[in-house]
Amino acid sequence: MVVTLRDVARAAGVSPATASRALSAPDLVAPLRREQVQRVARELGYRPNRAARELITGRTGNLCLVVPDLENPFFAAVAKGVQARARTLGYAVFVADAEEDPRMESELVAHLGSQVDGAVLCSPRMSDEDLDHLSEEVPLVLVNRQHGTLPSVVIDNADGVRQAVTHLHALGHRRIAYAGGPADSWSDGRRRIGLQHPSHGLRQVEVVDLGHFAPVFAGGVAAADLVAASGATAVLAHNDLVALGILSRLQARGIRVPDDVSVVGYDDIPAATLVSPSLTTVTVPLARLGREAVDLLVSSGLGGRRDSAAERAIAAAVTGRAEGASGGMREAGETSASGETGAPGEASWPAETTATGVATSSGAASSSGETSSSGVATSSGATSTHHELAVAPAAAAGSGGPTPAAVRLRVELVVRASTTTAPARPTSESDR
Amino acid sequence: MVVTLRDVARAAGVSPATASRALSAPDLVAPLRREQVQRVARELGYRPNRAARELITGRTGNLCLVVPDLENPFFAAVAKGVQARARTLGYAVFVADAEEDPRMESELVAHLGSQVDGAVLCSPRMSDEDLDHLSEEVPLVLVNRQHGTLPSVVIDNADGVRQAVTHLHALGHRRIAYAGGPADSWSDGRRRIGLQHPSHGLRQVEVVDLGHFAPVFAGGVAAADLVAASGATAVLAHNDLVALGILSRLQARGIRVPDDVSVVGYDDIPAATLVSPSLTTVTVPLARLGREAVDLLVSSGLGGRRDSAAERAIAAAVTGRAEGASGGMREAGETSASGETGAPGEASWPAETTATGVATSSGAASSSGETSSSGVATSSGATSTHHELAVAPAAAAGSGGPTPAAVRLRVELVVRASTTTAPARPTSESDR
DNA sequence: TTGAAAGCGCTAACAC
DNA sequence: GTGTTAGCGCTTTCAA
Repeated sequence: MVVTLRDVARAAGVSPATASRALSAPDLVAPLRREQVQRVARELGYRPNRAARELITGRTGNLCLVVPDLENPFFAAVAKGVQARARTLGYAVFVADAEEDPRMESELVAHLGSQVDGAVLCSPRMSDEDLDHLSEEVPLVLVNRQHGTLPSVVIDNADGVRQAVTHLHALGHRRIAYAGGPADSWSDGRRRIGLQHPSHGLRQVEVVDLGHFAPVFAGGVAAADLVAASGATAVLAHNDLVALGILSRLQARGIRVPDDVSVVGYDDIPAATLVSPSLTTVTVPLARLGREAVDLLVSSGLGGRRDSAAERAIAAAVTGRAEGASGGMREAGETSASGETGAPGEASWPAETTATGVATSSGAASSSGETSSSGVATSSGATSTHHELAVAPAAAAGSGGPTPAAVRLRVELVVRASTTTAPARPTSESDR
Repeated sequence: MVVTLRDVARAAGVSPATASRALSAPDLVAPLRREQVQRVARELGYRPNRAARELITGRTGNLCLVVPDLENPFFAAVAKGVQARARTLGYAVFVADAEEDPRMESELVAHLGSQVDGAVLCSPRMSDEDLDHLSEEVPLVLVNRQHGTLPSVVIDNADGVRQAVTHLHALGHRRIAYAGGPADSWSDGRRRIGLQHPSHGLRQVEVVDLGHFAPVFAGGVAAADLVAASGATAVLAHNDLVALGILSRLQARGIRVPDDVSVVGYDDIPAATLVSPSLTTVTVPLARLGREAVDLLVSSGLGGRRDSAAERAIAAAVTGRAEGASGGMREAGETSASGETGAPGEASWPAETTATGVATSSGAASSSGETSSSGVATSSGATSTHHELAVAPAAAAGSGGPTPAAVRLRVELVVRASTTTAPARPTSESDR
């Protein structure tokens, strides 16, 4: 019924070993036999049995991705990025939804870990201990969180906040409310730090901490009333969903946005442009987060014993990468369905990254053998405060070298209709 | 390093065979030895090797889900439902994003099919032929599409359209535009049929077919101008994303919604309530689509040779189901992140379904061995036109019987702010 | 009820 | 370069 390698070998008049090599390591077989075997395999409709292969090689060819909530546009976008990149590298990916439950995160990783070569944990809320524990079971890459020497892909949280505050400051706002995310959210912690260390002469800006809110629409609705009561003329939300909730509630109460209160979000999810006024927010290269995570995972040596031909091809594809967001991060007016301008076709990767969407790949101290870290030279003179990574600022070429264990992606404020000049007040002219 | 079954057997003083049985088929081992083995296994931290098991049993314990676009809230919600149900049944699920490409759908299924026990195809756009072909490789369940005797979970497309049109008619609208989905969308075809066969005395309603549009925001933007030019006082969109696009463009052009034009969507994605005016739409039990799909897949005999204890437990869990949406389909004001009120805890399933969110499970002719089909008695006197399934209307109890091969879920119009009475025109009083 | 033995399909040493 | 051999870890006949 099912065609096995033996069948192919027999039909081709070679030994199973040769048949195996002809298909898995073609270089080791004489051209004639090789093609003979491959042809026979094709004709017979041979499909290798992955279980058998996995049993002996120890590699599964699978990855897994754990997210807190698939329905959250942020994670959906990251998942897309992970998907796309994994597929081009020949990996299938298990996706698991942890339902915002840190314990379920651990369980899922523990359960799936045994059948994957590596796992991407997106915005994990689990404890550092669980992270440590799990990292011994399966290669891990963290997205939107850092811990110890675990490889991770993060965004420049502090800089995003800085840009938002700078923007609001320029508009004359002097009292800004912050509607934070969950208390156990790593990124929220980072953003708070960014808030406490504003650059330049922004000391005049007073930040009102509204507390922690669920990172969803309802959380924003709850925050809105505190915004109104705070006397702030602008509010920075933990993410777009919260900002949307604030927007909605504020408008329902007759408070005009942006005339009375300016609102800034974070992430730039598709819905940010669907509402009116459209949301000023910090654009995050969501799909890119996912792609980088996969690259990091794959390049930091996955499970298994040996580097087969396929694996070498993968390694080459990864190391040789120099992705640039072709055509910008996200086109204005783009809907949720058209997605990121990912790069399924490897041909279309520009060697040089564009100004928009450039990643600041910084080599961090890695616990693994590789001590010499390489990265990409930072372009565009961002004077952002880089608090989050104790990185060696060394920069090198973008190809050939070992992939850094930590990647931080740049973010960028996009100004839309939800922010405008601060409402006229007695206190003006206190600039600079 | 890694604990194998042999190790457990040795440590427990039994043969590998007994150790295997003690863990996989406890009934076959004397209680004393059984617990002895289980204890030792626990102490040693034994983790069964799934590849080895799969190699011999032929079962993987995995499912896969293919969707056109993970970032589309519709599919994200379905994915969540699939996730949740699969997990309670002990399955891990590969999720693949086909990027709206029918060919990629086929490829993904073909590729993943070899390493799963079954696949859920959500709104597949691939050809019937591909469907037939793939169904021979791996057990398939279709969501939002039907073909031949393949098991499927669909919604009552025609009835949703009927409800929408009835609603608009009651509001005095007599000329209604329809902004359709992709030409190769199965559900769009169904909805068009529903449009052509309006029930009752709605013959007075004139439907203007605007054509086919991409099922995303941009598609709606494109459709909006046609709406304006059509002279229609209301428009029904293929889905919410399209409706949102229409809304946006209409407003940008100064056409008031709902005062000048009423807009109705389909699906009730979270974003439907984020915009203003909030969207009148047809609520679809999204997560439930996913859950039912998994149940159907699992109950219709997956790959493998034998029904192990675990499999029997799964079968029991599935057959005994009688899900009801606890507390309604979706609470007003709910955000995208809180998700559906799924049922991870099996304890909380009411035996009787509530009026809201009841499924119309109809037994369809199945090609597999089971000829006697059973379903759930239809409650609530919906006089909808059931064109889409040539079903035997027989209904029976909701537990114990074989699961029907096709499930159709009820949909329900939710009226929000985007629809109102038709603008005053000379022609009135032409009702009924 | 338990154990011995035989593979599931494939790859990787090791010889030739 | 190619074949032979020996398993990977587990389940499952078949005897006992």
